[in-house]
Amino acid sequence: MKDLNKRSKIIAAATKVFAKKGFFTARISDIAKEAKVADGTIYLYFNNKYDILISVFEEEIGKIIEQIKKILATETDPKRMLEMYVTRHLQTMKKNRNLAEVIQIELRQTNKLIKEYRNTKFIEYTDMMADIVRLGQSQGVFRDDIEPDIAKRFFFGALDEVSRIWTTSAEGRYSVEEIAGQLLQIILTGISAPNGRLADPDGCSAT
Amino acid sequence: MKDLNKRSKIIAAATKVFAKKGFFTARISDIAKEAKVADGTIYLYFNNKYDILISVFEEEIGKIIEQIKKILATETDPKRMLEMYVTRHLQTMKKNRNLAEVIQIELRQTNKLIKEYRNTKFIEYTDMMADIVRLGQSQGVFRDDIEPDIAKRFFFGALDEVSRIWTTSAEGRYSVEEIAGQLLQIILTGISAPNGRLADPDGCSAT
DNA sequence: TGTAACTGAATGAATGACCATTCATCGTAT
DNA sequence: ATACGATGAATGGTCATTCATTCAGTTACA
Repeated sequence: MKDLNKRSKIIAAATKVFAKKGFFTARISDIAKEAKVADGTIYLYFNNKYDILISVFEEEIGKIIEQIKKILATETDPKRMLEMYVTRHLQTMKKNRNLAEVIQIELRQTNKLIKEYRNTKFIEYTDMMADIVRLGQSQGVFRDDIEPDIAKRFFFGALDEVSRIWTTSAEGRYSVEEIAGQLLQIILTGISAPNGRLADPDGCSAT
Repeated sequence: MKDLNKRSKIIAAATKVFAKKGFFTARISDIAKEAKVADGTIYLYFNNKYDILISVFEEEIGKIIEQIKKILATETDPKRMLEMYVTRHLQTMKKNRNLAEVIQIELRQTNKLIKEYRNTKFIEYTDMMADIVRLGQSQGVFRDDIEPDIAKRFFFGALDEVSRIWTTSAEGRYSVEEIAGQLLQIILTGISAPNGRLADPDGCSAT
């Protein structure tokens, strides 16, 4: 019985190994050992090493996206949506450090490695942020003079680099709430419309 | 005559090749060909492949740091300093795309590759931003409730990801001024002290 | 000045290590 | 007995690195 469970086990192992050693220095035999499986078994579930990496993206990041989408669907206030996005992202990265490492480091290389592969899942993820900004602008809550496509990069970059606090050992002391608070402080103050007619009543939704 | 110039030629070639193919898929023979030099010649100037990568960081990034340091030294107003840092960073990244690629992608892997190597030059670079924030806080220009060590990551991450606009083809249309303007808009509004000249527009003093 | 010996940079073919991938074989469930 | 997942040793290809050799310039001496 070709075990679907075994596939997940290999993906989990690969995530761990890629996180620790990086895609190129990771050996198939490392992944096999971590998954408690023979080297050859991996090729019953994946075509090659790249295929494993792509599967990590597709399946693991896919899960995160679905979760955030579900959460955002319960909310209509753009400021709140931003809060949720930021908080959830940080929570996930802190909790799942291995995945965080793989996203942060290997994701950026992927385009270079595998020309045919456009990481649509990932683009979808960052585009959600641009959409939130647009929504806020249409409601007059966010400044009009901000380009959503620049803002999404700005925010994602900030989130991504900040969450490296937890992967690069030293300053692990900060809590998700603390960091989310700081980011939202800056972001929300920075992009709120000067006299937003529909602005958050107390004008201060951070934290 | 052992040509110092040849060393630079190899570094320049390596920067280009690493940017295009990434450290691991780049072959020494690629670099040699790009530098118009024999494979073996490279080993007269560098110990090994890693050594080339580190040299790219040390020497090329080193130059950038020196330049920004020099520029910042002419200024005492923290807001202006932030403006200068941001603008200069973006200018450099747009101008020198290959180096930008190497920094953005390979830099993050370096720790994993070469355990002994701590990229002090780079830490120095991001710490400059933390120092600017601290300076601003001591002058009462920036909010006190912002952690400089979180802010530096926030800003660097944002800058880094935003400048990928120029390396990942698609949206190369944006100008440095345009993007710097957007970032500074958000950053300065976001971190200014409630009653500074660029005070929080809706008078919100959170926390 | 001509030439013979010397120096060390440059070359690139050859070496050897490493590792992704394959496949003949094994074990187990039905 | 048959089918099929699992195994892991063997294979083959890909480079990083080495090093015997070439080559250009410099010195020494007549």
